[in-house]
Amino acid sequence: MGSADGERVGRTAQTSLYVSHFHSRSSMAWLEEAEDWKTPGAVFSDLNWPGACIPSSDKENPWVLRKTEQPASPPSRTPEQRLAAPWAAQHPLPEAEGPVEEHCLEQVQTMVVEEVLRDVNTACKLLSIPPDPLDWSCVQVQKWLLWTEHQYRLPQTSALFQEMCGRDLCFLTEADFKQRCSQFGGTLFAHLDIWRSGGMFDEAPWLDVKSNYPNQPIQLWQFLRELLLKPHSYSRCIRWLNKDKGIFKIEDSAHVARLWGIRKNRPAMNYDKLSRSIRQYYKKGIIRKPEVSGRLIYQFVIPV
DNA sequence: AATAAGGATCGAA
DNA sequence: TTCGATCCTTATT
Repeated sequence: MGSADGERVGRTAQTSLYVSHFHSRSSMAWLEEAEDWKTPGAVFSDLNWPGACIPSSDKENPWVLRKTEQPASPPSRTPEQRLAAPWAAQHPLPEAEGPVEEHCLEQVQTMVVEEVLRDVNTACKLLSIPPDPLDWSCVQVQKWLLWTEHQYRLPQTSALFQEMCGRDLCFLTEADFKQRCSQFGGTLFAHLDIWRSGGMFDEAPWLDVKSNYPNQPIQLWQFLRELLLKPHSYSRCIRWLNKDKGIFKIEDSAHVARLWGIRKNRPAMNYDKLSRSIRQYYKKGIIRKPEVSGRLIYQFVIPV
């Protein structure tokens, strides 16, 4: 398919970040050191953070337990599909010094990915932000920035991303990040990249993130997937009939077409034209009509 | 009238 | 060249 340079760059940046993260085990250390972390806003009190909302729990916190370090948690807790991340399988570590066995490398990457994803999860709970950066509000973007700055000892850059919601942030390229905050922009971009890819582990196999990058214009099938993955917002106009098989139904063709037109800045878009584009996918093997078909019902083709 | 399928043409990247 | 966007004809429901 498309050979996106930005994609490869992003993946590489991810990998190197995973490794650096792996080497600095206690990424939550700065929080653990904060004694009054359970007091809402205490940890971030020095940040003048208006939206600081740290969930206080009477029970033990998962990341506090991590302090005892996971007893060699076997990868059995994660299904094999989680390890089938294409970027993890395809890209060797350029930073890896010395000859390392490939299967060993895979194991390391697996552990690193699991570790990072756990941290992302706990960060979500702690910051009260959704896992998908596309869903972030302006305030949540600021939360994430402050969090990342603290966690990785980056200089304060949040002011450079004022007034930006998650979608805005995701549409920035790596160059944009570097332009805004020089040498740390790339790091920040890579961290965002990790969050952006986090969602894939819960998705069906045909929901490939590899084309989920903002650099190139979004494609129709990606857009449809986006809507489908946000049922809270769009289930009234498009929804799954069978998520496992990738079968979905457009409930409000005019509305979906309007959304597509807005996204592509094509005010004259309608379902007639949108559906023509969908039909183009038949030949490409991206979308098809399911066996038990019907009006406004389509199916994502599961890639081999 | 709304949808489905697909040909033809054109433009942007 | 690819990925639609636009327009159009024919057929189905």
